[in-house]
Amino acid sequence: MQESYDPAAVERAAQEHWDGSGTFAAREIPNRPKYYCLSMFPYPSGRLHMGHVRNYTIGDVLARFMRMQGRNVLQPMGWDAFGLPAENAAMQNGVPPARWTRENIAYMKRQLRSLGLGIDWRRELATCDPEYYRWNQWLFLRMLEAGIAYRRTGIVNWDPVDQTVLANEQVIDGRGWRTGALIEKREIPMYYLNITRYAQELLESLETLSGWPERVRLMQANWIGRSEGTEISFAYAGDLERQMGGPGALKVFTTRADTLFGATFMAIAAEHPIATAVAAGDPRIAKFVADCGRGSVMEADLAVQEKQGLRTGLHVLHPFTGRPIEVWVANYVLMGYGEGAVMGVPAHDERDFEFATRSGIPIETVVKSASGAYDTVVAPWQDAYGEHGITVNSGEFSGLGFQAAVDAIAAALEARGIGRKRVQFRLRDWGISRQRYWGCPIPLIHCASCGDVPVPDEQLPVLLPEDLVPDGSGNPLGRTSAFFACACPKCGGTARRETDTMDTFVDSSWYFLRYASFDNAQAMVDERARYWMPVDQYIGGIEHAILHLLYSRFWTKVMRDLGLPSVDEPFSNLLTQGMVLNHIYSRHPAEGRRQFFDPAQVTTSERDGTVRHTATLPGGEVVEVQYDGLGTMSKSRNNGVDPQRLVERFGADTVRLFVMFTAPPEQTLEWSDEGVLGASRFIRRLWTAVHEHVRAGAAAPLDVGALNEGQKAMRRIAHQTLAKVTDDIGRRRTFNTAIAAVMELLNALGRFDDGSPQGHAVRQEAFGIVITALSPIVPHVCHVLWQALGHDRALIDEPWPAADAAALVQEQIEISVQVNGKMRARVGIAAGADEATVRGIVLADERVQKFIGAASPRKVIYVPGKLVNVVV
RNA sequence: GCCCGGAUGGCGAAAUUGGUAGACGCAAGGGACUUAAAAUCCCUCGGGGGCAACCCCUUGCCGGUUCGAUUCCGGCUCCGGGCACCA
Repeated sequence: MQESYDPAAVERAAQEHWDGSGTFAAREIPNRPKYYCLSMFPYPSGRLHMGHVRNYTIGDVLARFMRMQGRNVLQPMGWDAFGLPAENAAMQNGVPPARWTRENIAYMKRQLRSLGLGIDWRRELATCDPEYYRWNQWLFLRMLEAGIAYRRTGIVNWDPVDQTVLANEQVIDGRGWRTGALIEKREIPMYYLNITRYAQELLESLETLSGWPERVRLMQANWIGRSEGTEISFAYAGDLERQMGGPGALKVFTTRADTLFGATFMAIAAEHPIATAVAAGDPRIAKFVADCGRGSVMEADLAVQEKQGLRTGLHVLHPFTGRPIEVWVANYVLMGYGEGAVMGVPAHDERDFEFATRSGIPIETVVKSASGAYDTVVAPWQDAYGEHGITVNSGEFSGLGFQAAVDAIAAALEARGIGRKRVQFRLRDWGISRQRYWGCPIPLIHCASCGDVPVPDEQLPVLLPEDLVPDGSGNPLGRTSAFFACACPKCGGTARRETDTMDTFVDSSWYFLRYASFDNAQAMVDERARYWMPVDQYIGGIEHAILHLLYSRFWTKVMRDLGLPSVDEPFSNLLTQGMVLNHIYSRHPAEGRRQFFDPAQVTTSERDGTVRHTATLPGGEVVEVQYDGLGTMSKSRNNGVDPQRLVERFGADTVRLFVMFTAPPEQTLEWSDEGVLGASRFIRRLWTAVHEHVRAGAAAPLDVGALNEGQKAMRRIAHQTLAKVTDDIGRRRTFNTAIAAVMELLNALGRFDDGSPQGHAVRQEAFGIVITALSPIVPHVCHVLWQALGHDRALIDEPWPAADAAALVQEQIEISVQVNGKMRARVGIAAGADEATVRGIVLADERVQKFIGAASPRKVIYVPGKLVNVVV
């Protein structure tokens, strides 16, 4: 037994025990309640970062806790191994993405193992392994058969210099990140998954996800964006009819059919067929449409750009009044949503109001508030009235409330066959085609005579060649005939293989099912998935609140509907962990790019009230740097903290303790080097305290009936702590307060200097509680200290103890006393005292009397066992 | 721009269902031990007033509900996450 704490030795011993006895190898055990604990698998970027450490520690704490609570736990790990960073690294270093990725996996796996996570490593998978991605391809073909996967065109960012499609991330201020060229939008053929078919179910079953944070459910609901509205067809006026070469109608979708009589313009997207037709004969419109075709496709960019529009001079007719309404081409109308056209009602829509005011379009009020407070005609200096109200100036539909007006107008439109009520979702179908190399090949073959032919199942997987090195211009698969040259499966003629690969969100949409069927070479998933699914606890970053989680929910449902062993919802409980932030320091040299500095290397000084930050350049020159606030740790900002160095210096337990203690899991965590020292100090103090206790000799059996007041009090604290930790970890997931409670218990044990045999027995029990309670968080040191306390069985195999209710009983309790809501006194009362007794004691108290004075109590509020408020 | 969060001492935070604001820890200051340093241990530690008992103020800002608000409601400010090809 070591007298001084040696983290490396302790962690080696504990990990050797767990590995040697196969502690974390999970098996399906029919009659034990299972607990599938899953952390979002990492992208193998090269090194573990603090966000990973936080994520996997949270998962490990829960997995170990639930295991001790008697659950049959599965905690697997894998690698989200396809993606853009591998191609970027390949371009920089000339190394194929496959090699870079596999080397990173090997290194990061060693790092993960050093953290002492209770993972069943037999189930490890990497999405770049053909044994994994073959099932992406297989299921894609099933989706194609089921009509869930289909082909159509989509718009991408096009770099005209590199002749390549760019990811949104690679577009900076509308320019290509490598070429600096102005980005264009380009329409190309792509494959889509029909997630909108599932929109209603995805929305409805959010309500069943009671184990998900409310905010994530809200975000998903808003993302799916169900709105009930009316589709209205506006017939072409004569001028538009001539332009389009015949009669027709402009279709719009609106949630405000009640404002139909206030429509004073129509706005169509630049990509709308009418805009295209008009542009052919009008250079101004053509230029405007072309301008809209520049820049990135990102919605955030589109939303902040100034609302612009041009009048076409062409009209549609109001369905009830027959009045001509002018059609405008506008950059703020999205072709991808609804019909790509909207009716403009400036009086009752903020955006339309802004556009109309600037463009000199008339504003006509057709809704007034029910109270009549807002019933004048809107003038340009006023604002749009967007609330629901009573219709006015709306012909036969005047004087109706919102719903009545919508119903009546929709019915009248429907009777004439020019409109109907329908539901519109904001959610769009999922485009999965990527014009990139390092991803899962889409299993299709293009044949000049047969068209798009699916790759037959027996030819799967379509193997991705692993020796290519991308160069930034186009997809290298498209230049590799060994990959794309193939025979058509139907006619046998010369054909070309699809060179697009799948979105990496596909890979991560079902990996949790594969962990349960990890060694099955014959099927994507098998019956074992029914045992383990759904995931009982999923843990990952809040940044995945919408896309990854929504795609996974969709994919799981598709697998269910295709008859595979799957579930309705993949994740019963979700914990969204906050980001790990660190300070950012940078400077702009006179020439070249902005430089970022490692916060650990920045010196901060203060003189005359001015704070200065300085850093030393590689050449030795000391320069002033600016503080840019807190931000996520990233390589590009040079503010990452390497977990590996901390583990080597302090041990994994210290790092785990720090990340769990510093902030509750859902909150952002600000990095602090000093905090790590504090965590290390606490573990050493625990080590010393346990060894001092053990040196005092073996403890007598605890006789709870024979304890004196001091011993009872000590025992009460120990059991209160146990109850609190059990609740904090098991229910509240506030690991920080669990740790704080154990710290208090250890402090109390330090003050408890009872040398009697029963005192020693109380201490033995309390140290056992300290070590057990901390063991999910700092498992190595607790494993070893548990042995030091004289136990033979490994702590991880012990059941989680229940707090002794008898030990928690308190005879005397303290009541807080307020006078007029202000804290004035504390009084001790017997635990069972009734309200009258408590009132008597409180009102008789001289401190209370002082504040009441001559006044008589008007009201006395009593919160049993807690507080009395005397109102005078 | 839209959707979703957050803001409490010098710092990270706690206060679980509307009921003692600042637990626990970090930093700082003082002391003990030591030849010395490190380590360790003890004390102080939101602001103001008072010899003291004790009193007043304080949870981003403004307003409201309540006997009582860090907690609920309305309106802001700033920071963070997401916005469909980063993962």
